[in-house]
Amino acid sequence: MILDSETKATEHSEDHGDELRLWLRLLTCTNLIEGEVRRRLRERFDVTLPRFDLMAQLDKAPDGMTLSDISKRMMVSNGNVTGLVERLVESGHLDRRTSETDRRVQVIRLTRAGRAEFRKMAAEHELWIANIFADLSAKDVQDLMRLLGKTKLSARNATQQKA
Amino acid sequence: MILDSETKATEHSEDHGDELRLWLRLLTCTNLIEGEVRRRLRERFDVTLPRFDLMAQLDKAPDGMTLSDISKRMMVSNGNVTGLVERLVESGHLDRRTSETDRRVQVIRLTRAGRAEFRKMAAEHELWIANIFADLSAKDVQDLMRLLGKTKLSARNATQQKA
DNA sequence: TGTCGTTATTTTACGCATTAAACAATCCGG
DNA sequence: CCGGATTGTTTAATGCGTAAAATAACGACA
Repeated sequence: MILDSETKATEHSEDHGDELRLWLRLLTCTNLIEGEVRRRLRERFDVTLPRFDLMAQLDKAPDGMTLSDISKRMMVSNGNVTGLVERLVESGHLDRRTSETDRRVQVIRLTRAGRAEFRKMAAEHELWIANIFADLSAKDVQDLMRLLGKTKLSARNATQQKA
Repeated sequence: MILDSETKATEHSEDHGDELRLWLRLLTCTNLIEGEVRRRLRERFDVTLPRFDLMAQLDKAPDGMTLSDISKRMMVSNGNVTGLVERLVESGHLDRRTSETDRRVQVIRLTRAGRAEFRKMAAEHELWIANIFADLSAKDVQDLMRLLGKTKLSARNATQQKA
């Protein structure tokens, strides 16, 4: 990214306010919805969002997952998952056992009760989300999906600095 | 919200997958960008996002703000702000004094050094954001603003249960 | 076989976030 | 002016998140 002084001068005077405002609005939207989802999960099921997310991952993996699998999928650190799983084992939602073929590995599964509880939560959760987006037309939803897809690509592009 | 059994049956069989996918994409986008901003703030300026946000509020208030003002603006709890301010006073970015007219009230201001530091960070931050959204056309940005505005209203509508 | 590098997990030290309770100062009505 | 409600802030207990160091088990190779 080398610019001569003239180009640089132009760049310096460019206005990026629109992008900044877009980012703030995106953040506001997400925080508004996420806050509401957290509140309802807590109120209705006495569960936190991270626990719900963890159970969602495990619900898709009938044979269980290792702690590493989980932390990759959830895009959080290993140490974080250790604690989350600990508390969910404690509450009877998860089952944890050492792999029979590799004693380093812990295999985590939903218990029967944990799975039933999750399915109940997930069903309501889907309705909450539909309700939150209720004022958007089908076309709005479609357009947003497309534009956010484009945004994701743009962000990834700007993020992953190629060597 | 009272439905007869026929309507209810219909509602039950409705598909809300599109809204759910939209929500997940919105979340992914925001987390991607927010993570990158956090990473760069830390890397370039050794500062966290909450501290940056707090300084941004104070930069707009030359006469300072009370702790309550700050927590309302940032939409976080009072106790949270107490700790944040504590650390930023410690690092010399903020100045904190008891109001002369009401001894309950703490007035928080940016120090001269804190303001200079913030302005430097904010200028770079704006460029990062512009860069992250670089692959979107002006029209894309405009459309996203509009659709997210609509989303915000819809969410608020679904959130604030009117008595 | 023993040791060296890798992989899986836990631990440690910290920061940010919440709610609820405690504390302190002000305000206001009798 | 005094006592109770209100307002502003802090504290306590807890959970989620990180990075970095420690621990443990595996695998491979001389």
